[in-house]
Amino acid sequence: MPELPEVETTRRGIEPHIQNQIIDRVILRETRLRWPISEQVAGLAGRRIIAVTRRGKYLLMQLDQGHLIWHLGMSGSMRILPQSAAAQSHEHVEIKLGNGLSLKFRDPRRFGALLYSEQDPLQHRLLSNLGPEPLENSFTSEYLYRCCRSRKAAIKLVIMNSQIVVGIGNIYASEALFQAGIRPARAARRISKPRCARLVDSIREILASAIDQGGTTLQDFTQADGNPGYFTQSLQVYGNKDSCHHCGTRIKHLLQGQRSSYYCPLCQS
DNA sequence: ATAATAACCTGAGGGC
DNA sequence: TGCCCTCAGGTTATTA
Repeated sequence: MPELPEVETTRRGIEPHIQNQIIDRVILRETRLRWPISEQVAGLAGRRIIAVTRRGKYLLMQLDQGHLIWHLGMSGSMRILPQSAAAQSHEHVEIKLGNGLSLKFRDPRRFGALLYSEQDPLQHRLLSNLGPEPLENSFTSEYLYRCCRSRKAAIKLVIMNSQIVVGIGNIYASEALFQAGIRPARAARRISKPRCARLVDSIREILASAIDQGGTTLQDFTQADGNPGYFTQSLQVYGNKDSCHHCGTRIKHLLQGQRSSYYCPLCQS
């Protein structure tokens, strides 16, 4: 579920409630996530949360000693609730804070992850090979063009590859390609420099706009306050089984790498 | 190195 | 109602 905008929305939602708070207690109700949660995590009572940052789709919590590395997987979400609130189903982790609130992690499909690291999390094996942040200046059209030139893979697969650029998942890949007028199955090496530039702009605009609207809610995702994300109503092609909002042509659907892609055969080439 | 595929899970929704 | 099938915001590991 969560792509960069949903993770960033989550980060912004939880940060004001957990920054500088002491961890009173960690409750692990289910440790079988993507990787088993280390028993070290249960022993973090007494630590202080210094900062909450994001790298790609990873949420990073800097403690006064050590770091927590979170991933929301396909169905993960976080909420801030009073400690009196009853646990929901699939609420695998609860972190009770000194201010009387709890950070709760819910993840029905358990593709998410919670890792503890004593070292700089950016050096962790899962994060050390990630590509640039799409909303930062290091993600340029020259860079993307260079990545594309050698690849015959479909452009949608290329922009969803986190080693090339982080944060773009199945929804926003379709949306950005629609806005850029590029078909998702087009071979990356067949895309001109100007069209790469347009794609970079589209990716930036779509992601920034989605963050502004609190992300996209289809099923599981909620903001940290429980509200849905409102970018859902801005989606142009993803999940569109009818006609193009721009020209009225019937939206086409195809499978790429076992994922659904949507595009307008007239607006996109 | 790049590309294609299977695998990890639960739940919702459609067809019969 | 219930069963069976397909599909769902991701990523890694394994094969060609």
